[in-house]
Amino acid sequence: MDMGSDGDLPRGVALAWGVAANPQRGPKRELSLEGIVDAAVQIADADGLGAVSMSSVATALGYTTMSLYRYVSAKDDLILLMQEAGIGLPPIAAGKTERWREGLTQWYRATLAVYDVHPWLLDIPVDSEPNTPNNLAWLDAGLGALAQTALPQTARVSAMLALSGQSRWEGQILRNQAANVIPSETLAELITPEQFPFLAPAIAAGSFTDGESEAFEFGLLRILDGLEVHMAELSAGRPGTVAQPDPDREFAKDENVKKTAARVKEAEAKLRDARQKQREAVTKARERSRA
Amino acid sequence: MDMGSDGDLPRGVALAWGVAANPQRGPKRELSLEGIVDAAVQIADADGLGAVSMSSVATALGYTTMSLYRYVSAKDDLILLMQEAGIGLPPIAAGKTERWREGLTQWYRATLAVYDVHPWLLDIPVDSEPNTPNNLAWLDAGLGALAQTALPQTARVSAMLALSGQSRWEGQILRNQAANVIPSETLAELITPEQFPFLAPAIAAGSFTDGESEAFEFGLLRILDGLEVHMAELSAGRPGTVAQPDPDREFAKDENVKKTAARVKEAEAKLRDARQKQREAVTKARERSRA
DNA sequence: TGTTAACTGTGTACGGTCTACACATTGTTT
DNA sequence: AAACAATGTGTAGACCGTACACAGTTAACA
Repeated sequence: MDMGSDGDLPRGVALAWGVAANPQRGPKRELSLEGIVDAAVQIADADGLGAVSMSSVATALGYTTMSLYRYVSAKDDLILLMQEAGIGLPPIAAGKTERWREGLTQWYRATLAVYDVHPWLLDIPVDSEPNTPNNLAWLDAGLGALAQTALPQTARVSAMLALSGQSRWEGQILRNQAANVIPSETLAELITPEQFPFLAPAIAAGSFTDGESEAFEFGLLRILDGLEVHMAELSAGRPGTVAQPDPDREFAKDENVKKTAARVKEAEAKLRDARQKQREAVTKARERSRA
Repeated sequence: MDMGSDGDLPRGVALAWGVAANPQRGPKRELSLEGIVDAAVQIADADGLGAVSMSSVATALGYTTMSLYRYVSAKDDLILLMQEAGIGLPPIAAGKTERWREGLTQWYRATLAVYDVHPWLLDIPVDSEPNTPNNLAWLDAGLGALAQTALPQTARVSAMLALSGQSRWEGQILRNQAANVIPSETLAELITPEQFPFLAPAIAAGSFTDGESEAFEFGLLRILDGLEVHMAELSAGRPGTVAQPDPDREFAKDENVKKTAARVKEAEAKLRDARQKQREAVTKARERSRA
């Protein structure tokens, strides 16, 4: 099989689109990409993404490790295809709707449902905007819910981006609810009101540990509210955002970020050097006292 | 060194709090936790988290791989400490402020700056709420910006949770801007208006590829707007959210998610079995025709 | 003041990861 | 029939994290 990047597409992506040169010459293939991905997904469902190795997948299929490389050029390809298979297609419901809040909420719920079925999806790092059919279908579905709103195209995409991030975040945190075993009393001892003036009262009020799920519900509602007022302002022909941040102060995005990044970097370097010197001093003192 | 979990804290977390039984008996220690973490951070800064191995860190320090295990009980501990060191303390600015929007915006910018300095932070999976001093300090700083608002404690924590997720998301996506090399023409060919009725026009409008950074700015502003209207409603003594979603429909969170999850799971199993059977049929047909 | 016991850094070894490459075999094309 | 491409396999190499035994160093206890 060609396996070289098809046109301009990275190999894995090309496979996901089903755009891949199929060979004619050699022996009939005994395996199939579909079957391999299915097997890998089942392993991940059962024992997590960490249990998915070229060897474990091959063994599950009754073939040798290296045989997989005739179908997939690297493990990363397999992971990409697993992601695409795992995310699947969004529930058909989508379509245009006048009730965009309901549409987006259900879109959001649906993503959570998928993360519930395939938690390992959250272990796959996102390394670009969606490029593959199913992922784009989810985006499309979300945009559908916004199709009848006053938002311009760009804003719709941005809104879906924000929502995607939020649902992924919720999925990640909720998944590890159980793993978070530090007893709140212990934590309360460490979190003194002097060191954490604003956090300590929050913990005292019990607002930290309980109600994870409701916390995310709050976030979702805020985003939806934010979209709603924004739409209202747009419809009213007004500029755009409630309480536009003051442009005079050092507030503009990129400069601010770059500037503080530089400051952080410098401060860290200074600290690190100081620590380094102290360590060296200690070592020398020890050596001297030994001689 | 004891290295056993100190009290109820996982070892790594105990180390981060500086709560760790220090040994008295044996030879003086030549290395230090600080030094090890510093070295690891520098490697990650230079070549990414993937370049951080027990061996690479030890070599950088001029010691053997196994020596590190006298300071850290597993690589995961080291990663946790790297995270804590990398995130550092939030800029002092924080504190109470009447201008919560500005406070949160700067908090958000500051996190992005940190991700800019230590992109590898985004490669470390989040597997619990923050437990370590620096991470809690960031939370505390964020809560400080909300201290003079009408939000109850729980809502403040929830708001910070949402904001944290969003900044992490932005950091992750922006970092890989460069890696996303699929030419938009190629993508445009694949994304047909029939298959992607809502996405296709968005791409045609150029709303997909350009302006990543502004897209996230939009998201941030929506969250802030959402918080603002929520505060306003609270101050006005009204219930809570603009256009509360209809509770009659199948809309409540957990049931809905669980239900669709079950549906997804079933549908997938069915599909998978069908594919499996077809594959077997093909194989058998081949064998028969061969005999 | 020995003696004991704890702790140090080191070296070896094991099981695991991904994948490059040579190999005989199978099937199509010429 | 010959040429050639594609298949699945086996070997081997370069890494990874870490369990464990070892000799040497230091403090605490008899």
